[in-house]
Amino acid sequence: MSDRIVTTSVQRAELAKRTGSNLETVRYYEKAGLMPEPQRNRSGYRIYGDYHIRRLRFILRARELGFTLEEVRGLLALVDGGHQTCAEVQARTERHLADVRAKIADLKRIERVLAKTTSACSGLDVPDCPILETLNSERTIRRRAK
Amino acid sequence: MSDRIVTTSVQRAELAKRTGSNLETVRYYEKAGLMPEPQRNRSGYRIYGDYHIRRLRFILRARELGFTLEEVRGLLALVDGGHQTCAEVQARTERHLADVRAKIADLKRIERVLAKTTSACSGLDVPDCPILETLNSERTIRRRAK
DNA sequence: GTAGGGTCTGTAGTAACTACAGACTCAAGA
DNA sequence: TCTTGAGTCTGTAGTTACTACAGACCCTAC
Repeated sequence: MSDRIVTTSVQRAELAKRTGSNLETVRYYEKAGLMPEPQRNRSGYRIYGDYHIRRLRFILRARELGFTLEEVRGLLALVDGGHQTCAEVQARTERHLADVRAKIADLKRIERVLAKTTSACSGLDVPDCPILETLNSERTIRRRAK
Repeated sequence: MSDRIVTTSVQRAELAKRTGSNLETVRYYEKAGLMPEPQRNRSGYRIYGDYHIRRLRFILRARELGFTLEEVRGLLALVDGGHQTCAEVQARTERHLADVRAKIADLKRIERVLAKTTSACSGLDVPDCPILETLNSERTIRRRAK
């Protein structure tokens, strides 16, 4: 009785629902090559099993962590190769972490300028405004080069 | 002699160069309705004066501060109306500042997860990897709802 | 006159989705 | 059985904010 195997068979919308994603995104990832094409039923409907559920979860988690699709593709290639190493995954993740930190630094810069100018703002019904002065001035902020 | 008025007349690429922007972006902003269409010379070349230089600078500064084009459009409408108030500008800027802070919070969340998992990573040539475990797990991170 | 570089307009591509439309499928209800 | 409404399919297009390319025209130095 315990050797009964319960396999999952869900359609696209159900897959999206189970993974907290969007059904169109599922198709998009398939088109992008991140999700392998699943089996189909007689009507041509996609039928997903456990493998696809796991795979999609991986992709979604990585996206949530801010990895680009290309970066996700790289991680998947490591995993798919079957001989990923902790070292390689770590290298990629640290690169990504550095990007995240750079973005934070950028946003903090912006936050500082905004906070400073709004606090200098009288908030009155007057036409003079430090914020507009900032926007009208020569370059005052620095952003990380793209 | 001091009543000599020097007016600026530059073409698109020069305008972009003077403002540190991209000549295609200039056209894009015109198409988007943020930059009024300038005068043209006999050949049909756009000729920009001081007004346009100032206007483009405003837009670029606002973009650097992370305002969306729609938000910039709103700020410009205030300025163009000629009776902007410090109160209204401040309200919009504070809304935007709140967005920036939310983004920072999001990224910090991501940073925390990434830093934690990479530090747990042995960095060795082994197949076990906490980062992949994180990506393979059920939802572990929370993001601000879009 | 020629050549090379600049400007024009229009269109398309990028990244990462998201939505829509017409055609087909499915299942419940009359 | 037929109808209806919802679901799935494929293909295409739209969003945001750019960026690039192509063919046609303009400009200037040689």
